Amino acid sequence: MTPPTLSEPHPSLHIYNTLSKKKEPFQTVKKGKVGIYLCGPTVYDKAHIGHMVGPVIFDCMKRYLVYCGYDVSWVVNITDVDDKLINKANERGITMLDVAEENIQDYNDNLAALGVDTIDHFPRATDCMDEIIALIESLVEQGFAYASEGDVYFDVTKDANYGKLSNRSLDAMQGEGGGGASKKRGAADFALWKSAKEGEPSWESPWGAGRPGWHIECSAMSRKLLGETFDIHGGGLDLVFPHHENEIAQSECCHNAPMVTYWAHNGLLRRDAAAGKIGGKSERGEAEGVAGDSPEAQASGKMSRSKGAGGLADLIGNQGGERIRFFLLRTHYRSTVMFSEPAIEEAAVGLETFYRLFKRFNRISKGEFYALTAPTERGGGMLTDDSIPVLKAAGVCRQKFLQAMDDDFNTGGAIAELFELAKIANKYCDENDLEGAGNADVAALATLELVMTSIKELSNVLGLFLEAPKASGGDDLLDAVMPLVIELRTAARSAKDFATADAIRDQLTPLGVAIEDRGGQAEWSGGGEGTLEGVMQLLIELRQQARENKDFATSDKIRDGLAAAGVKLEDRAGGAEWSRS
RNA sequence: GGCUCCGUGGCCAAGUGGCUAAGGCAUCGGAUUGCAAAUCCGACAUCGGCGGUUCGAAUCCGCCCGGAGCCUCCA
Repeated sequence: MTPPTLSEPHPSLHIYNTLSKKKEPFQTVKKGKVGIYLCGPTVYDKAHIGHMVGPVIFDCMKRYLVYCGYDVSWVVNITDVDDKLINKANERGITMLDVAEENIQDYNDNLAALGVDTIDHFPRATDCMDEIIALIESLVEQGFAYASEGDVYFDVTKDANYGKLSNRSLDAMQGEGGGGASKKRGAADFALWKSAKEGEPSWESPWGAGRPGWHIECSAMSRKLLGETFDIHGGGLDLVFPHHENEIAQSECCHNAPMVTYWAHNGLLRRDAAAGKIGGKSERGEAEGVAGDSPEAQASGKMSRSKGAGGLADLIGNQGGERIRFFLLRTHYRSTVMFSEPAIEEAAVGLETFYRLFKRFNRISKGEFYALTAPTERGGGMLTDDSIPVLKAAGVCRQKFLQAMDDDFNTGGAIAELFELAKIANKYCDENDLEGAGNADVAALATLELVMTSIKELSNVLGLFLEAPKASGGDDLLDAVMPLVIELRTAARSAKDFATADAIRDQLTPLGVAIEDRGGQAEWSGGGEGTLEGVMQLLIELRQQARENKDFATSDKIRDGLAAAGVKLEDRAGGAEWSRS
């Protein structure tokens, strides 16, 4: 086998390679270019959160590599022909293509919600049949594969390196088993082409009508889009064997060249084991046979459809894509992540620190954090002015952030530096009284902006804080009404009517709305289902109270303010009713 | 049985041979606030156990205990 000559290593970036089990300096096949292939979904059903680990971390990898100056091409394949798709189509009485379309749509929606938008190519197996058949033909011609009763199998004994990725010896293989066993020369041989059964979708080939085996599509599509040897091949840790082992075998035997320089595998998600434990293999077999979908069987274990993992769309609806992304990036991508919704919520508390800082910056600068123009290149964001202590400190954080990312994309360590930067920025605001008298200090404002720009630069590399989250989860009427509530409270405070001011705040708390007093004004955050109704009742109550006190100025202010927000009030015998006007 | 991996404070989680073991959540003090919230300051771990290598180990080696993944479809 003749490996290509690789580029000079990157001065600092290292990537862990499953093949060598070591972190290696990063070198590319073509100077300045990176080809990445990630094994994507088999689209027989809706995605669950486990399907997003790979896309999110590889999205970060691509962003970071681009930031480091590489021209990156990222491919995620779609497996749209497979037993599971065929079964699903038969169950539902629709075509395999329909099943695929539906789930591809779902997959794309999920990616978009999580901010994964850097994928360059989405090849589908059914669109690459010519390439797949050509690759199989070549393997047959070269003697690595053989046809047998309409099937084609790869002969693993012809590949001296078979097992090198997963570190297995041939005699340790149990083989795929199943119906094809009798057609194979050896138990460990795997199918490249399967002859069509009655009623199955099929394609014409030199071996008759049939469809490709699972592994061959990745070899064919990666060659088509990235070449015979490319840089990074990713996927879940569970794909190492047999999928990637077989891909290497096919591609390297066919091309007599390495398939990939770096094999990068992400860890798997596990359901939180709070309700009990499910043990090793023997127990697992029983659990599936006897316990089935019992609560205990669902309580822990790896994420999979059979354990009831689904509902990613719902999860995104509940939590929001950025919180999920942040949750996933807190842990190193090769680790196992214990997943539960409370765990996401806990992580999200930290996210609020940043959102509050951004609002603070907006108040101070009269600008908008999300509109800051941050450097998009690693060399462009240096904070070189060591004479200003904040900038020096921020520069150190930035350096540590890059060090973490250089060390096999250590996003968890990188996020720690983001928190440090937030602390530095807040402290600078405090010490210079930037929300008070210091607001006139033009130089201080400029310095703050530099620190914030650094935060934007680095967080964007992680795909975080790309755009502003909605204040109230998207309830426009709540957004329109809340300023009136704030105004009433501010008026009460300046009149030293703390009873009213506190009553307003205390009643908002159970509605999920938090009030933070800042200088002359106040900020509010939170809100969700039921919040609007509660806020409206609060306003009606306040107005009633004002009328009882003959404080008609306030009661009129409430009615007029609501009218301006698009709400009509009607006084009835038992109280007031509100409606959208 | 074979092959991998993991075990760091109450919880989550970086760090894998050498300054005082990152960061987040929670908790407890303090500053600040009309009171809060937020923010800032401070407190809070010797790294599953035992043994070994080393001037020096959470970090390397051995054994033990506990947990996970793959070997069958799986991101």
